[in-house]
Amino acid sequence: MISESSRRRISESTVRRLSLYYRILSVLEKENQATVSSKELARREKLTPAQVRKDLSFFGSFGTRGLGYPVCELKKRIGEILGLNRTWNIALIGVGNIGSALVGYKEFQRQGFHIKLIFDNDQRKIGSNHKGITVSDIKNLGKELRENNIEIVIVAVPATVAQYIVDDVVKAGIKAILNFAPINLKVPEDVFLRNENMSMELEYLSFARINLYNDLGTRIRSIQLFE
Amino acid sequence: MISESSRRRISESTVRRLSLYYRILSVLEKENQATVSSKELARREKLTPAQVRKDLSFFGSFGTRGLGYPVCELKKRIGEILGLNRTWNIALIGVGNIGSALVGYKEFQRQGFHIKLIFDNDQRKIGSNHKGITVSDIKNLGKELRENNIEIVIVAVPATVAQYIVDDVVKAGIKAILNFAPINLKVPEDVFLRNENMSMELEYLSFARINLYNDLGTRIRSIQLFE
DNA sequence: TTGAGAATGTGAATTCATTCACAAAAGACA
DNA sequence: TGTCTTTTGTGAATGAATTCACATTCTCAA
Ligand SMILES: NC(=O)c1ccc[n+]([C@@H]2O[C@H](COP(=O)([O-])OP(=O)(O)OC[C@H]3O[C@@H](n4cnc5c(N)ncnc54)[C@H](O)[C@@H]3O)[C@@H](O)[C@H]2O)c1
Ligand SMILES: NC(=O)c1ccc[n+]([C@@H]2O[C@H](COP(=O)([O-])OP(=O)(O)OC[C@H]3O[C@@H](n4cnc5c(N)ncnc54)[C@H](O)[C@@H]3O)[C@@H](O)[C@H]2O)c1
Repeated sequence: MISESSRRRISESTVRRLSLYYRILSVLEKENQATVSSKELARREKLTPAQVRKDLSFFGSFGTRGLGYPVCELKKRIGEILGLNRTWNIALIGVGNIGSALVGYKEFQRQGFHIKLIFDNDQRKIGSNHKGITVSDIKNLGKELRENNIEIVIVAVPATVAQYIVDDVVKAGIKAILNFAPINLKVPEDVFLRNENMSMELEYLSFARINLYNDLGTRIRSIQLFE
Repeated sequence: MISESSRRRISESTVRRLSLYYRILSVLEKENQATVSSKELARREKLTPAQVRKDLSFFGSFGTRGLGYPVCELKKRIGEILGLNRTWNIALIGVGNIGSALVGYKEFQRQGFHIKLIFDNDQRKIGSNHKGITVSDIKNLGKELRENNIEIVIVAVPATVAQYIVDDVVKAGIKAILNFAPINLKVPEDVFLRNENMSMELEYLSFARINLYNDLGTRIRSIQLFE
């Protein structure tokens, strides 16, 4: 049992790096490499070895001094931490441009993220088949989410209706939502919401491109501006 | 001319928040709100007012004490900083599931991100038309990127070939790349690379879902684990 | 015109994340 | 078995980001 006093906060960046480590360990496992050092992991993700060791140390001691980390075991352990050694039932809401792309993405399936339900409000789409899944009417959202033990919902509807949809999703008891609509959704404290915002990434590139080169086309070391 | 001594580093998080402010200011502009306080901006994005003021203060003093920030002017100013008051010529490589979704996305166009070229290596796709753009043969990549003044490239090809594609993109002189392949691409120091990794977001939700609830289904305040 | 209230802009304080640096542990090999 | 090398695990040190706190400046209403 986890007691209040024995807790340690894990930062978002640490969790994101765990995903990176997991991906590399999968590659190394395929290459039949038995062990890997923090130095090697760091090199592959452009991090410092200390960072790698610190990240892993939050969860225990998995390595052997003088040798490194056992690839398979560490992968398994990180998989457990991230919840990847099980399957998650996922529902997709909105099967338009982006929604259709996600349904066809095999990598999710391989990682244990199973899209089990698809919802839309377009009569032409309801009842049609996408990769073996029949599109449900959004009207039955709550009922079907509960009946199918859905734990994660992906929202891919227009921004204008995203908040209403999310309100219903929350009402159905869902605690984890991945949102593609470029809007700041309001959810209760106990619901995890992640936003996938592609425009923001393009804006970052745009900013970098403008601000990080001087007049000679030479790169400035870091993002810096006038005093 | 920017001198070494008069520089100040802008953090990645600050730039990302500028995108958020920009989006809200666009909404407020439509609602004809003349001014907005840091408190109001903070409330809308779940930040602190101090954070908002500090972010903006890196770029100058745009506000009026006792009143707040002028909505239109601040939006314009942030637009300038992010490079949104101009157009960017973009090329998309790989018009599969995700690539097709991006081509049809009007929001990019509206923000000044114009997809001008599409590349693929599939003979059935080359020459076909997507939203008015004829798909080019990947063989002509370098030549066409240069001839069309492309500044940003979006990579939406399978992970297995992404590195080769990116190598060619870099050779063509492109300095900004948005990558959808779930792989750690190597690019020279002077090239900006952003990764859009949806699996990682799902993994984060998975982690949160597992680690942030105790046995009673009650949320733990923050991500915390055993000592 | 004035005074109360509002909100900015910014150093200082604090909190959080990363890196350093080294003792301790294990392997390799004579 | 002993010594040399490698590499972990982790407190301490550093560095970065956020928040605090308040002097300053402006608005607005009377
Ligand atoms: N297409 C992209 O490349 C892209 C990129 C970034 C973000 N987005 C965002 O993702 C979301 C979806 O984009 P898209 O391009 O797929 O749009 P789309 O219009 O192609 O698809 C939206 C889908 O949602 C359905 N829908 C609409 N209202 C609904 C409701 N009330 N209940 C259930 N379903 C409903 C529509 O029938 C449609 O199938 C948007 O918010 C968009 O801003 C899209
Ligand atoms: N589909 C999704 O929802 C999704 C989600 C996250 C990440 N991704 C990633 O995005 C990338 C694209 O995914 P997708 O589902 O669209 O795949 P896809 O197979 O549907 O599309 C890939 C496209 O790239 C083209 N291509 C292949 N080799 C090429 C080459 N050498 N030069 C030019 N074009 C080439 C193919 O012809 C195809 O049109 C992949 O790396 C995938 O992992 C996809």
